[in-house]
Amino acid sequence: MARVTITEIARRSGVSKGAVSYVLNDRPGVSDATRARVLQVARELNWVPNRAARALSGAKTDTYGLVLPRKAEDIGHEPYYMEFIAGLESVLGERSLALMLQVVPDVATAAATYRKWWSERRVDGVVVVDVRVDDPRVALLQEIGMPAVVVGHPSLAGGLPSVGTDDAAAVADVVAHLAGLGHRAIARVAGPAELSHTRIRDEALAAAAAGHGVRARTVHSDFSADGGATATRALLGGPRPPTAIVYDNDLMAVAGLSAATGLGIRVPDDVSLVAWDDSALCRATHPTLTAMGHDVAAYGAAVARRLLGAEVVPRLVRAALRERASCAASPATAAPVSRARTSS
Amino acid sequence: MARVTITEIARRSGVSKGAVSYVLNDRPGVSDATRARVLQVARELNWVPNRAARALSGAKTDTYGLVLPRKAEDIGHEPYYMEFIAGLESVLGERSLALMLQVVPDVATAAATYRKWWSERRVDGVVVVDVRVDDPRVALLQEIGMPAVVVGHPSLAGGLPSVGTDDAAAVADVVAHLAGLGHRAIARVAGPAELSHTRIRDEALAAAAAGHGVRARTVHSDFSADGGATATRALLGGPRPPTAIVYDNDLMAVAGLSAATGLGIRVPDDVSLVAWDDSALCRATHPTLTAMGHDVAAYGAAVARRLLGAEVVPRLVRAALRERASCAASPATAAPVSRARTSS
DNA sequence: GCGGGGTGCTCAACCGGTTCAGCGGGACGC
DNA sequence: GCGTCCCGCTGAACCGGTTGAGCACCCCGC
Repeated sequence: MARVTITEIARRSGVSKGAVSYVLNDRPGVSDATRARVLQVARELNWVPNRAARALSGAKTDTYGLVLPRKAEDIGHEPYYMEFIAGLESVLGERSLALMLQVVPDVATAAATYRKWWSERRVDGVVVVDVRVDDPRVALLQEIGMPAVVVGHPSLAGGLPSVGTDDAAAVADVVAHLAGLGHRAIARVAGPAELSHTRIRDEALAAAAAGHGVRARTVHSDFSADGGATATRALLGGPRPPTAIVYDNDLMAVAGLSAATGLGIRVPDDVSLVAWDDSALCRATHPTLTAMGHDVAAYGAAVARRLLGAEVVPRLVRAALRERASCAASPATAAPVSRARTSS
Repeated sequence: MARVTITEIARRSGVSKGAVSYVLNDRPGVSDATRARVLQVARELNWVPNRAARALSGAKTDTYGLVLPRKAEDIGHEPYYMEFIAGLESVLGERSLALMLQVVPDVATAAATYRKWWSERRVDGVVVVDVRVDDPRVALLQEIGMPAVVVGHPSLAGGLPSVGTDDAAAVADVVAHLAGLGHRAIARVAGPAELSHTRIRDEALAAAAAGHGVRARTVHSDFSADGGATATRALLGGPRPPTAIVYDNDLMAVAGLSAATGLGIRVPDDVSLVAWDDSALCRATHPTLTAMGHDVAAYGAAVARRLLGAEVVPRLVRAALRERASCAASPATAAPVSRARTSS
């Protein structure tokens, strides 16, 4: 099991280290005969490059990084990340590129991690997720010249390459769908306000609602099941309850469904629900949840390709509404007078 | 932003490279005065070690690996992994150790990845999950002498360090609980039969059922929502349906609940349900799911500590049943009058 | 005054690659 | 026949650390 080095290959094939290096990196300057001989020897010896040595000489590390700026315990409950990572991996894995993962508590620590990774030459580039308003990471990455792909709208990327979802269009689609079903009072249980894409959706919701002459309200929450349930109970139990609720992720939507059912409010008869980031969860509930489907794994794959330098088209992925059983005509239009509730 | 090397530190503090290296690695052979001076200079210059150079000299890479032998698309739907990874990270992250992640289609590819990582000196050790019966990875790791921690029962680890859950005891607990509620026909929707821990649970179920004089049946599935729903429908629609169903993960349990409700079968009145790997999902459904709680994040943390050489106690984590609303007395026994849910 | 033993440091080799200047030699032009 | 050019390859430096051999110096004992 002794390690085989290019020096050994050079010795056995009777050429110099340099020549072997050229061959193994597919560079010109070596005759076909020599090239074949060296490759043959390398294969026989089962040679694999020593990454450390390569990296030391300034070459690539063939590793990309992902730093998740969230509390470790929150990460575990969010199906989104795992799907996203699986998508990244589907592209990186087949090229034998590794993914370096680190979970940190906040964006400042994330920035520090980028700085460290870059000065240590541990990764060739990073993926930036959960972009905040005025995110310090974007500025840092530009300053130190570290290759990166920002996951989000180009306007947030500050010139860095980006791949995003067209959240504004998706929100508009949802509002149009609900308005078409007769809903006139829509609520949205959103993610944290400091996330840029939450802001984008906030504004898009207000604009779309105005366009359809619909009343819309946004409540910011935290993507957690508890947060979703609490917000849902507050909305449905409060004054002028909405007839439709849109959630910013599916975990909150599932919890919201459960909360509504617990209050004796029927879905979709009394209130329509729309989830986001359609994961398996949405098909597991009863009734199944209509969701803004966003193929997260494919999205992750696109981000990975962009990271590797490919021109990904389109830059802005358009999500599509997947209709299931949690949406129906507004009870207001269906039954003008009474909203049948078993309890309230 | 020029890179700071130990050569530069040596020049500025008037000593040799070697002395600087000794200081920065906390080794003896340097006077306190010199040590302080070198450290001062290193701090001023904001020095960070070049991992590649360190690794090349045979030192640690400060990176650990996790290879997931599952299809990328399946990974995304399994909350378990994300929680587990978050747990690993909580320990690795605070020590500035990185986690290298790779998703591969099968255990053979996983083994090949280990071999590659080890010969490239890319990681200091790996975590082995989803152990199969006669898993080729265990043999390989021992052969090449790569540090590893096996996640599972010690009997599967073939001498490698391991951290596991006491699945047999947990299954026994669940059966005892259900038998106490009067259930006499229990079914289990299990994970794939080729997984070692599935086998362990299979046997424990048979043994515990025999001990309580209860009829038990195991149906193997695939951890997916669809698989859980299909198995549930088959069980409840078949001959002699069970009055209680135990699931090997929570995704299948959630889907099973939905399937039962869809068939007009009430939970827990007609059938009791028990989930496994209690994630947020179990609290989001209606009724909430009783689950075999297993603090996956803490478990991941324990695995990480073991990987770093700590003696983790206990080696076998005992899961506890978290009672919620999806279990009740068996309709068969409860029929008379009383639904005594707090039977001993 | 000299041998012996620490202490504190230097020096140079080494890890396994990459890269570049340069060199021998054959082909070619004139 | 000679100069020129390019091809194919060599040799050595280099990346940024780690490590062991060895050396100067001082203290100590006799």
